[in-house]
Amino acid sequence: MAKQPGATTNSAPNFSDDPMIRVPKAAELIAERIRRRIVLGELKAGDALPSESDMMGEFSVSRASLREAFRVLEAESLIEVKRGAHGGARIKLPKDEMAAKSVGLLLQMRGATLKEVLHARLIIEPSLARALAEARTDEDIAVLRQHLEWERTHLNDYKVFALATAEMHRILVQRSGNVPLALMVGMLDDIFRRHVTQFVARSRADQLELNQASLDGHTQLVDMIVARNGEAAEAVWRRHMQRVKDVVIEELGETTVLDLY
Amino acid sequence: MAKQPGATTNSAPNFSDDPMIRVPKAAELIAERIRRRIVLGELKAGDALPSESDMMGEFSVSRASLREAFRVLEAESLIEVKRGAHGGARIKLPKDEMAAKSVGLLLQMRGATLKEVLHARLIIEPSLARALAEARTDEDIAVLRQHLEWERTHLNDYKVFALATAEMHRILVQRSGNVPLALMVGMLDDIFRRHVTQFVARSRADQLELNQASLDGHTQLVDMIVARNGEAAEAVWRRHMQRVKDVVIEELGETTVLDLY
DNA sequence: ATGGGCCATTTATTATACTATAAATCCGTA
DNA sequence: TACGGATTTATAGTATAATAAATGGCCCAT
Repeated sequence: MAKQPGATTNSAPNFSDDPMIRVPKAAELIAERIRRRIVLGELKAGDALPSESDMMGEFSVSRASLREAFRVLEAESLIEVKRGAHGGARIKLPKDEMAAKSVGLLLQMRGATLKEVLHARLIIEPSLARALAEARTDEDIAVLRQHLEWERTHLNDYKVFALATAEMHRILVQRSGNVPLALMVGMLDDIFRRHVTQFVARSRADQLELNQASLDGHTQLVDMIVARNGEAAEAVWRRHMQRVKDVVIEELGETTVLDLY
Repeated sequence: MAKQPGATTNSAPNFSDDPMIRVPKAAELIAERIRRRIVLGELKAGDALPSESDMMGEFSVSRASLREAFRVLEAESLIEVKRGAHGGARIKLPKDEMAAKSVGLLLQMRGATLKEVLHARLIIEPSLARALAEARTDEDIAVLRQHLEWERTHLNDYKVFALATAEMHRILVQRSGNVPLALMVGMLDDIFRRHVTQFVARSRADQLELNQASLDGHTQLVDMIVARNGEAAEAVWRRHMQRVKDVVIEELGETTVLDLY
């Protein structure tokens, strides 16, 4: 039987991979048990974990092992630990930025480009615009209109308007109702933002013009959503995002994703 | 000035967030420095880090702090630590599964449903089919054809065919050339697979029929890619994935994503 | 050659001590 | 009584040392 085609993910050399049995370390086991209690809802955000000495007894491990477990959960953004009286470990609800960090790391190591990140959003978001247009509620409309108003009143303030633009995308993605996709776009946005803010945040000479174009695009989208015209909403939004992408690429080139560190 | 609309990501209570200054812990600083050296390429996959005692000297920290840093990097899947002679920490190139784990955790906590995960792929993949069709090389064709052949010869072996099906999606996504999107789909696939394998992996009565339908879909896609017909490739693939989604949903219902743990 | 046993290396885990931090409390003064 | 500052105290942060366990290499006897 021939080897199945395309079996290698990439051309990386085959370092002794995972097949071997792994002896779980104490810290991992502890982290796993605590994590389980969190995702199962036994521990809710804001809850305090027992003190280190208590947990040492509960898990029958040394303080060192317990603290190693804490570092792991902290890295996963599942807990945060403060010191001082009434300090200790508290459950925290992890935010998108966390996942975005892992993904960004992976993308950077794979040499993904900024262009690709923008293109990914360009692929995803128009579909969400369509979905929202086809399933919108009156509340969606209200929120979108209110947001447009906000953008209109800050057309000149390029910093506020930049925020508003990002917020528009967020509203769209969030209200389209698909949690995984919303997370994906959120991560891509986070990566994009972390990348560009490392570079100049200056305003362009034609900033007002650009802002006006953005506002137009947003307005057209809302119109199509109001009209429940999914097809048109998708088209409008794709055109809009293509323009945005072109501007950004023109500005920053097609360098590799480099933001973290 | 009115509060900007839709500012809250979700209705979570506002626990004392990040605004406070954070005293970085020794372990975090160490992890950061090592991570930096990895992403900057100073340390390549397979390289061995110095022994713990050496690094204690290099960073001027205690063994405990150093080991906490190791646990963090281990959790990020950037290193792996073996003990014994010639053991120690070695750089490892992180795999998709890592990011998938964080994302899956987040999705589970947000109550995302299996249906949504499938729908996300349904949104993304057809666009990739189109992109590949429009930019395919002869090598792409060769790989795809070879894969189809493989599927054809294993139509009856439902376990192998299931693998082949997943592989088909992977080839498509990988060859479409967008690293971030490939990663996204890869993660969704990983989450999907981890979820379903917790349930029955039994074969259905009409398995052969289903397999044949899948193979037909795949064949049609490859035909359209060969013809460089992006429009049709996208349509074919959307229809195919919609069918797959329907079958899975019918089988498993619309329960929440629950896979980890 | 092959297998067994010893040894050096290196992480895993534990134990203990000391330090740093921050909340809570107490107390004196206005 | 109200305020502000010193003190107490619970808690995590770091350091050090000692022991356990795993791993790989080496030598030797068969």
